[in-house]
Amino acid sequence: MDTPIFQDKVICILCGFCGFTKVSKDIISNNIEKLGGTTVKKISQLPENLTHLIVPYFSTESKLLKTLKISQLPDCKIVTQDWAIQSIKLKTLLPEDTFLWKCYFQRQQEKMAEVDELKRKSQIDEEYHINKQLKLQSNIKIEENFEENENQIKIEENLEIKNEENDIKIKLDPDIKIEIKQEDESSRFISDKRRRANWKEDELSKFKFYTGKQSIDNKNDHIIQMLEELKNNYTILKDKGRIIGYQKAISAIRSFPEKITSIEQLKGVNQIGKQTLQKIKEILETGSLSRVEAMDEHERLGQLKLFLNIWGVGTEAAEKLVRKGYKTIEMIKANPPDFFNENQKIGLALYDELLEKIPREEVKEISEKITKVAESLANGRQLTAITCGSYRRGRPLCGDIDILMTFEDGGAHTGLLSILVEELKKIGLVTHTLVITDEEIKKKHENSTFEGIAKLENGLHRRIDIKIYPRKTYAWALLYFTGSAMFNRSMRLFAKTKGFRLSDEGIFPAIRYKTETFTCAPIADCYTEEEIFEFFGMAYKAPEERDM
DNA sequence: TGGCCAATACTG
DNA sequence: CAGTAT
DNA sequence: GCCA
Repeated sequence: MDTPIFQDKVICILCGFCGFTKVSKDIISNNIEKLGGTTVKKISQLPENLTHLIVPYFSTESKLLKTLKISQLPDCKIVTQDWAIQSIKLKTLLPEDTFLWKCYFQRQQEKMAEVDELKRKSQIDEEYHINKQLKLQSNIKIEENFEENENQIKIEENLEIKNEENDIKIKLDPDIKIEIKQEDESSRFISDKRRRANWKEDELSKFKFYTGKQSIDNKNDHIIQMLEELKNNYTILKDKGRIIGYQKAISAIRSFPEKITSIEQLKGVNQIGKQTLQKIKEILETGSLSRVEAMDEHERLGQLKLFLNIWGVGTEAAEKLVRKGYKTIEMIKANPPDFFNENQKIGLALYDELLEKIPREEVKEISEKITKVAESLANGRQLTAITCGSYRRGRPLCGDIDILMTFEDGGAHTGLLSILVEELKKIGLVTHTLVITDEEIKKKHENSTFEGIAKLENGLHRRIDIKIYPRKTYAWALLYFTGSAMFNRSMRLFAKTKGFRLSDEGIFPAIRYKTETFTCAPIADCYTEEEIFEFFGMAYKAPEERDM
């Protein structure tokens, strides 16, 4: 057994918000227990002898109180996850004072206030440089495990990276400091410059699959359709691996430039292995796939497929329906099961309409109407609204309408979404609400989401999402909601191989500890998609090029 | 043989 | 909390 | 199902 450095410590870890995940929490928990500590399982009942509360870096006090469902923070050390991570790493119980959440929080607040102030003063073209500056600063911060000193942000100075020795003061005991530095420099924390240089090298090899050059006159449509079918079947069977496998094979074939007449042509193509090759051979020779046919004979599968198309019905509910003996949508409509919730009832009622693809023109019309209403509610502030999803990627037909909004002034948007939805309902454009986030609780610096149904006077019911993000994370959200799913996956996977985690709110360094991963504070302030691509060291890809 | 994107929010 | 969705 |  390792040194029980956490002996007599009773520690509660809060997770699930502000970028600190349950996975990370579990890892830390396990390690603490391994090192002799006790962790609190139920946050609803904090024990009397609680010694430490571990909270995410960016927690606000109200968020903590809400999570704990208490009115006052407990009387114990409140620290960020770094305290535990570093202690575990160094097998030494580190002093709490350098990791106190309150200090971190205060520094953060001060910095934010300063940035806000600067932004207000600066012109738009200057803003770009400020962001650059902050980007460099945040990278240094990460390299030093957030041990930044109280130095002011020196915006007026040049863009040179700050001298680490002068500006960064490690507050830990000297021995420990050396250890941290050694470990970090040798493995995880390379400078942003070097990191980006590295990224550039294999940029193309990673992304050549998603160049978006799909043939317009789908020469190999029959093969693709067959494989799609197979993929759908595995979706129902919840075989995540095969779903991805087939999806990649489909992408590969879609971007294959020639008409496939012999499998010889496909030999050596990435993502098309032996088995897929065999299947394509069968399609070429017989025009069909015995695997698909065999699967189709299980009427169960067909029914599941049918039911899964009801909005709000997933694999579990679909299974249940089959077990109850439903065969068709009509049967369900005639006699709905008692376990259906409100959303599933809406999904059922609008089953056929929601399956219809939406012509581009209609997406545009609905988006414009909504944007106009939103602008009228913006009190003169500059509102940006972009319709994302397949529409932005240039598809002639779209599955749903995905509108992303932000205030250019960087201010809060609290309450706008619910008012907007109210208004849209009043004019009859929005007919149903499926989900809407509770903005009262979330306060500012967060994002709000509406999921619902919209309809033009003479049109069909359409699935629509409206999201409002703070300006700070807008570009990341834009990238994410523009997709495609495959493009996002490849980009995130790419980030992952570089020791990062990419999400709709930014890019975060992910520190590895043994085989597991911890997520740190975000780096890189990107205000446009171009900046994100630049950060990745990639050539900018237009939305149309991300379509697959 | 294991991993294949991640995080969050809502419903009931 | 499980299930579903984005 | 594919890949490392």
